[in-house]
Amino acid sequence: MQLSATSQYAIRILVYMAGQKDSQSINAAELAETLLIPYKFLAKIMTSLVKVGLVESIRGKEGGYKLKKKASDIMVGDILDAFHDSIKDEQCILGIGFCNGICKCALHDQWMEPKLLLQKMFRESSLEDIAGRGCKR
Amino acid sequence: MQLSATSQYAIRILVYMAGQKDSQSINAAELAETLLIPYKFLAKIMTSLVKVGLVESIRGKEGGYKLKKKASDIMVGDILDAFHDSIKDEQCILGIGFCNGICKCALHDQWMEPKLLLQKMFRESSLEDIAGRGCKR
DNA sequence: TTTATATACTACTTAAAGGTAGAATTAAAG
DNA sequence: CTTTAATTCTACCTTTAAGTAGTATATAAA
Repeated sequence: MQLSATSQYAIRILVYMAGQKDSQSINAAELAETLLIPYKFLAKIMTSLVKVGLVESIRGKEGGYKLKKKASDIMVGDILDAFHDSIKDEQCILGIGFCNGICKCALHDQWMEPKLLLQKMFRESSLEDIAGRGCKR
Repeated sequence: MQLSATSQYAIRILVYMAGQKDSQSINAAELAETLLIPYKFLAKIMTSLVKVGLVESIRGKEGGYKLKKKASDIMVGDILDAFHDSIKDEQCILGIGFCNGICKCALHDQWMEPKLLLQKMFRESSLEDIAGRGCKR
């Protein structure tokens, strides 16, 4: 009952990037060090983020990464989607009531409420919203 | 963002058992067949459920499994606990704001609401509540 | 044009979850 | 007391997520 490690890393990375001065690129080594994420693993995640269009990469000397959109335009939901870690709409929380694509289990109605709240939260929270606060861990 | 396969299987198993006539034991083979769960894997799960005290096993010929408590006294939360699949209270959904055991991230308040709803739902839903409905999958 | 420094790619390793096999154990019933 | 049908135990196999290593490729700057 949690997000995947990859998603969580990705969120932390992007939140950190959003907190940096605009127009300035950050390289993988710096990200890995400040966020305490294994360098090579981070590099892999960065490549995914580039492929999915959330991040732009500048190769070669003095290279690094930049957000491709404004921090206010990147939603947490976009990140989860990139790593196939969202809450699918058909999904039954208990895994018991998935009949013909429509959940009918006894907890269906109770599950709807938190599900919608979570989906809304993921969909409507931008990096900017999150980056505001301190607590980098 | 889902329960583990094991938890989901366990819930389906117990819900099915709760729907059976009381005082009558059901054996692993029957459970596996009707619930479409691999026999050996189911047997493993049953052993866990016995160890954790939710189910009683009757060994030898004519043996099988019985619920150890009334269906109305077994909560979904108990099952998730048994497989370490609950929503821990300290847990931050985004994995970014876990400072000194207390989440302070910008989504903290928004996460609280669905989290509490889920915890409440797991804590207060008994097998009986769930077993009522049809839809065995 | 060379060099240093970056990302990108391919492949491998490790750890954990999910799943399988077979033999040991138990107990009812003949 | 033997047979038989069931659970339980131990160990293994498979798949996927997580993490690592090495090399190729790109590019700014000297």
